Amino acid sequence: MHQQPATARRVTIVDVARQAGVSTTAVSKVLRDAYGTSPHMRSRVRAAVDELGYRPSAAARALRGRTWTLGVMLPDVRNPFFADILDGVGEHLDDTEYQLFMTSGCNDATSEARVTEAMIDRSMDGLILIAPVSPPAHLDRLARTVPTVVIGRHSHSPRFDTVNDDDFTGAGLMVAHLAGLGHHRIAHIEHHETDRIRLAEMPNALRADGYRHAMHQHGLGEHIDIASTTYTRDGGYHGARILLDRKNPPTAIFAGADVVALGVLDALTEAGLSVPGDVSVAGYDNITLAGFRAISLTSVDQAGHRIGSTAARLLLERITDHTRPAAQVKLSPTAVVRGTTGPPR
Amino acid sequence: MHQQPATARRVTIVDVARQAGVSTTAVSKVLRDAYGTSPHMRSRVRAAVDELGYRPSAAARALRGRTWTLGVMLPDVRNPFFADILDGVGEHLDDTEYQLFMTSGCNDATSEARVTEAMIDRSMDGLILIAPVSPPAHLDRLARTVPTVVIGRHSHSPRFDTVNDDDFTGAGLMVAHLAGLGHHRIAHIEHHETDRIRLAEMPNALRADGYRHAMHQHGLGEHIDIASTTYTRDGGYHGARILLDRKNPPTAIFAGADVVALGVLDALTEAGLSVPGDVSVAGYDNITLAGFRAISLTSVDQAGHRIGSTAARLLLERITDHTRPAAQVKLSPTAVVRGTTGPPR
DNA sequence: GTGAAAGCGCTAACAG
DNA sequence: CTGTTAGCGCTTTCAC
Repeated sequence: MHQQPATARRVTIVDVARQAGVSTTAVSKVLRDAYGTSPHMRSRVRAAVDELGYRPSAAARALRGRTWTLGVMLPDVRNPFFADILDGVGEHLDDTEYQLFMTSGCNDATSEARVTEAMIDRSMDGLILIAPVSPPAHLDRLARTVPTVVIGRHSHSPRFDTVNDDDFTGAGLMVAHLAGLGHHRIAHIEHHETDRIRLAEMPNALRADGYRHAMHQHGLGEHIDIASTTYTRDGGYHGARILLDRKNPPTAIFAGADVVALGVLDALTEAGLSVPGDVSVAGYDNITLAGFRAISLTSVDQAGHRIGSTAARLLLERITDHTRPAAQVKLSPTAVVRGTTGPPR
Repeated sequence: MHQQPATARRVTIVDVARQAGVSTTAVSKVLRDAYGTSPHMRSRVRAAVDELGYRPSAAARALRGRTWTLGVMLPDVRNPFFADILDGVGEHLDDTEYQLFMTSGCNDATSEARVTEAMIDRSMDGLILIAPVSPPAHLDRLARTVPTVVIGRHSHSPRFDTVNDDDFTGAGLMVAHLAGLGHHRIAHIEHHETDRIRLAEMPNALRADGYRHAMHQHGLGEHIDIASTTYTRDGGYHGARILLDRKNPPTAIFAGADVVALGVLDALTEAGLSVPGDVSVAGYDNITLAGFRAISLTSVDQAGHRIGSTAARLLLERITDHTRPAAQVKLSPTAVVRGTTGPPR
């Protein structure tokens, strides 16, 4: 903190000790519910703390023990799915002393490294990484330094826990829904991925795999049609343009993410096509927006809230016990059918 | 950070000093570009830092100087307008050593206090508060402790800077647009506010005032019609229901925020009314979503990006010079006309 | 059950 | 220009 012109100096543990007539050691112990404090001492210290409005300095604590600070790395505040995850994390942490801080805007390995370093520099007690793109080796090194939980990445490191939704199954659910409506030409828009390792770990790749697999299962293998763009609104727009330009355009477009589906809707609106009359559209993530009546997007729900609370639970466990073997939690998605999908013409 | 089983102990300033063959003071000085370092020493230290991969501990620094950490308090990650602000803040900070951390989910004075305390406990060098609801006295006390910039609140404290968009004028712009299209029965949905002080400081109140004022100016005083709900999607939905149930329902609804307008669109869709054929709809904030073709919402643009970068600039200035008089920056909004507004039937 | 004392990694006086 | 020294506020042995 910045020193003010000799205004109120911050209350320290020494002040509390003096006020309570005990040692600083005693205060420290009471504050941390440590062993070796008498009820009498506890009450005296508590009273002094309240009276003086004492708050422990996290910075000073950091030099010896923990900071009671957790960091969440968010790729993008704009993706509403991440907000659901945050809700879940926050809810689990509400009853604890931990305080959560997040960063956003990490979209490449370099800025991810910068941010995680910054979190370590600040002695955070644990990290939750949402959909990181860094190479597995980097994540591993990181997790060796600080307890870490990774969300949205199908890794199997012994050093950190992972929480994921089963993207392969989720994509299958949506293909089943569309096929059940009678669609054959069901196209998919995927997030273009070149990195070999990430191809196996990133949800986008698994969704595309799930799509392919399900298409085959429904006897629609010949109709597999994938536009490879990005998981953004623009990516959806361009993906739709590509698909609509086919000789035989699809009757249903399954976008790998809701934001992509929104871009698809933009393109269809522009092309004067009706939804779901001319083309059915489905997304993935079930962002809050998908439920808006004006949009009413059929989507796959990932239970972001549960993902978040699970991650928080695992992180606290790992902070308490470093040696616990790493867990890989996989949650089950569900299809949410709304107004943008219907039978083909 | 949590100590690992005797794995790599973190590199400290002592290690660097030994490696470079100089004192820790020297290292510290070089790192902070302080006065009194020879080129030769600088290069030796820099080399040692790189070789050892040394990173200063923010926790240790905090006990003496600054932490190079700034905090942003965000009421709600889901409001996309805040993302624009964050972009602006982040951009201004990119060239600096400062690292930004944010919290979200502060929707009442109690949780705001909890979060700001947490930031102070962690020795953050400066705070940016976005649309705080705490009483002015609390903000004042806070700003006495740590350099603070408040966004989205028309206060005039000598202790902290404020950055705002001119909400009064913005509301007037939208009324002018709708009146210019030929609308008379232009209704407004406001965020219900009871607190007397906040009535004068909060943007929502100023927007409602601006609406009233502009209606009078356009000779539409008799048509002033306000539904008082909340700045949420639900608030918009219910506000629209209220307005549509009037004997003489409005031909245009000006919502105090884009999220509210989205709820209005929901209600209109449900009621089978066309937009803008039956009813024109306008929002406020120009969130990214408003630009989506599938929505195409007419709105007031607040230049969130500029708000953010201005706030960051002011905060850094204030950290450097505590005595600089507080600034109140007011930016000018613009109307963005899209597809949800048109002439009345 | 309780407290004295050492020290976490860094910065700021102050000598040299 | 450079290094020695004394803390910052807390936790943690380790005596008592």
